[in-house]
Amino acid sequence: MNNSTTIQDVAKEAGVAASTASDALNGKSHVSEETRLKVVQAAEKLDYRPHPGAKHLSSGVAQNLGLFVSATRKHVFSSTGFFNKLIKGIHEAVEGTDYSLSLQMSETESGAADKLRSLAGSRSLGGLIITHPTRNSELLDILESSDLPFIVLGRPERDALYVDNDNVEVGKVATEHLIEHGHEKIAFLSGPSRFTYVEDRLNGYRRALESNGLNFDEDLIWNSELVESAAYKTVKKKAQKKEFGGIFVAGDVQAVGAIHALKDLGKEVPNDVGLVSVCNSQLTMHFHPSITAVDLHEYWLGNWAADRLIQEIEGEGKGRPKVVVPGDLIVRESCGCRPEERD
Amino acid sequence: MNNSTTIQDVAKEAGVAASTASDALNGKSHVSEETRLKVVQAAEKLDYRPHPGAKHLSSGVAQNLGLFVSATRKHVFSSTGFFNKLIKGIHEAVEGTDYSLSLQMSETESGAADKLRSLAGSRSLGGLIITHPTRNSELLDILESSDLPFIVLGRPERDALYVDNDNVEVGKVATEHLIEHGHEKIAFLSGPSRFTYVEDRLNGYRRALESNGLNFDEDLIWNSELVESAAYKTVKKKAQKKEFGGIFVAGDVQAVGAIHALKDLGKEVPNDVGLVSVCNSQLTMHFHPSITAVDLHEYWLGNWAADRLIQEIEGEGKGRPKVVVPGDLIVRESCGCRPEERD
DNA sequence: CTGAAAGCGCTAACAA
DNA sequence: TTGTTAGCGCTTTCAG
Repeated sequence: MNNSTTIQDVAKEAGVAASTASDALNGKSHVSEETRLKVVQAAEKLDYRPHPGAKHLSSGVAQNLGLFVSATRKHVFSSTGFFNKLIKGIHEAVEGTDYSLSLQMSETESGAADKLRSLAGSRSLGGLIITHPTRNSELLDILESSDLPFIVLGRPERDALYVDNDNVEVGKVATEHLIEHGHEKIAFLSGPSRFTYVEDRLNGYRRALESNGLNFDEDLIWNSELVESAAYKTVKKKAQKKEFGGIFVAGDVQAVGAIHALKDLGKEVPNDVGLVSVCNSQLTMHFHPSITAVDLHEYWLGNWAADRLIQEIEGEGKGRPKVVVPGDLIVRESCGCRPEERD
Repeated sequence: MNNSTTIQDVAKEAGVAASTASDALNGKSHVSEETRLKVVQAAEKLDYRPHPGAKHLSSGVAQNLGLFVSATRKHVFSSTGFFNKLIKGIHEAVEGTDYSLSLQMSETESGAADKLRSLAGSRSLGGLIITHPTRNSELLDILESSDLPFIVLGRPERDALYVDNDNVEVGKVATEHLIEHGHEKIAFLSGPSRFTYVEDRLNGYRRALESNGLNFDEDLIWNSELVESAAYKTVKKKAQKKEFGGIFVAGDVQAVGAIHALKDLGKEVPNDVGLVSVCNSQLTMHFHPSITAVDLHEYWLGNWAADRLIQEIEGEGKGRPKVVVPGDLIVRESCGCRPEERD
């Protein structure tokens, strides 16, 4: 059980030198096909698995990817499902490679920078996936001035490797669905402008209105922090001043606050107001009414990010393409499409 | 930024040999206090951080803990919050140590054993926290026959290091609360018997009834898988055959199914039936009605488990105490205590 | 109590 | 294309 076959054993079995065995197993191009085959077979026969520590020490790269959760994104992870799906996606990309996935979090905003600095200097990570640190560029500054390969989850404002949804599309899809329901006055409850996706979704919202010949009304654009209570307060305040038939809410937790606020204002969702939100989470599924939302495909976000990061680490950087994950609409009750279902 | 001070540098700075510096930093007892101090100061001055790979290679133990999520516990993690709180607790225990935390999952039941075997032989883990693998002892067999230190989250049926709630207490607290509401006929919607906590909570339920002079009625003990749809079906079927005023539900996701089933049977929670569940999750918070539940203190489960595991790895095993995390009742609407609140 | 030397398993640089 | 040699940075003998 205690696998301790070394590359020496493999080399001996294959009748080659250790370094050759190493090169063969690591896909170096100068090894003959014949030799590679011998080595690979020997390795399989002996159930060889490279010692991660030794590999790390001699090659200088740790067989370990980090997922960094910055404090500013904390709410997302306390929310329902996003985190799990993301991790699942990352995990399945990592599975089968020699890498493992480790979690790195920081509770406080100021702690995030320190943590990142520490991580960059700790040599314990081969690469890092970082949940997008909003417009605060300090975190990315730190990463860029280190030699730790990284990929951003979410669109950063600078030139860096990242994976994100097409959030313009997200905004467009959500808004168009509301338009299809016949709503002409559609509010947008958005998040703090430090998130780049807020801007994108607003653009999508705007574009949907325009291409349907509807007016864009500044007074229907509301912002709140991404927690239920903030959304509740904002909607309670704004909604009584304006007429509207639909509302596009930027996040699932906010949607809950919005629905409660509307209810307290005497407006029922979906009968009086149609609502579409973002993130196909447990919360949107189980809330009453269940919430129609644009799926963020967190699994793929994570999966692609990890894949791309490993390419980067292994020097297969394909000209830094910005991969984009599209969003789909999950239709439930809150938009007014259909009654509650039960299994 | 690229921290590459080695222990040699530290030794030089402190005016001692590398091996002495190593011993000093690792708390070996034979180093004089004076020397240790010099070394520690030198290390701090130079911002020394041991190279994880080197440490791993030479000492044989990886600076990396694994959290293993077995397929049979998957539902728990797709549920709301348990996972996050657990990880947070583990993470904070690991923070400040030289260990990192990596996630290990398996999607399929059969895959779990393979994965674990592979993990045990991979030398990539210094220790493992495993979410309790129910009565299926195969997984623990694998671990025990390996030399990988591990701790179980949840009570296993064998003698092994573990951390768990006192689930008898959990059952007792929940049931007693229902009794305080004046209910005399209390159903228990439980989970599959392969989970040891099911048995424990049943015992707690029973004990609460007994100590209050209430009858135990076998027909009020129901079981379903830990998913919403299964709970729905079970309650729908069982609840129409029996009279009862309260129900204790073993899991938050089941509670949702139960409430829907009761509703479809014309019974409103909490007006017609008082309900108490387990796990202080987002779901219990946000569901309507919000669900009174026994807190499982997942944070502490994780935190203690990691702490204890590290002790084990470092050979400070304190006679294998079974640590137990107590549960508290979080009172919300479903039990009938109080009306909905809003911030 | 401290130091010198060897070696963990791997890969990198060089020779052949 | 392959093999030889020398470390990577740490801990671990084993002398002193």
